[in-house]
Amino acid sequence: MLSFLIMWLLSKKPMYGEEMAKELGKMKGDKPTPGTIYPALKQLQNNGMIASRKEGRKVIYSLTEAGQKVSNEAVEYFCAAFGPIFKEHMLLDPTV
Amino acid sequence: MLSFLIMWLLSKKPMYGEEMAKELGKMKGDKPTPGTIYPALKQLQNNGMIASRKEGRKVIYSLTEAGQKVSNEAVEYFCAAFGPIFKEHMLLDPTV
DNA sequence: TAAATTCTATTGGATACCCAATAATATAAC
DNA sequence: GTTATATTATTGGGTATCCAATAGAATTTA
Repeated sequence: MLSFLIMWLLSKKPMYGEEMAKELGKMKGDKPTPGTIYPALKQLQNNGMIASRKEGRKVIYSLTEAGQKVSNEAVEYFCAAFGPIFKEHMLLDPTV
Repeated sequence: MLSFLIMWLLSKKPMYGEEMAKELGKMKGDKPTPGTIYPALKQLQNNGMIASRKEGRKVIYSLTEAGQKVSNEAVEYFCAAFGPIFKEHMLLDPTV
């Protein structure tokens, strides 16, 4: 799940670790700690889903081409599986 | 996650275990096994989220009032957290 | 330049999650 | 009534997930 969210964030724009953590904090209401985010980034990089470049003290991560593909597929699956929940909620409360 | 989905299903109508498993299989593309579904149902019942009544060889589960409340809150949270993913996807592909 | 801040990173372990294997029970079919 | 089928259920364990604690490195601030 965390990896999925990271890849989704990176599909919008390259980001550094802290930036992603803050963004996830805003989304989920709970900011992941370094012990959560960095192992996830490492694993994604080992799997060839993301790449990184240093810029000052920041490490900027971005999706690889393979990562972009996998991310798109994951979003597809996610929306197919859980779309009904979201749609129903929108019908009941269109302000969302 | 599984508990969340079970409660969401039950918020629509009471169901028996196999029925939920099949429904989840349709949603997620992977039908949970008895070793998955029944411990989850047991825990939800222990927590007072669902109740059960026997009907022939089936055991029909339904949300308690507390469960209904928790389920609504969980849907609220879920949509707040992941809504952006759905929305974006719907914009890109309105056929979903 | 020394101190404070920000960002990155690792490790170990606790917990949650889910399945394979197995079995019991109730209904249906023959 | 015996066999087949559908449903419920338990157990143990493997794996994934995530965090607390800790620390290193780069930048900024005083």
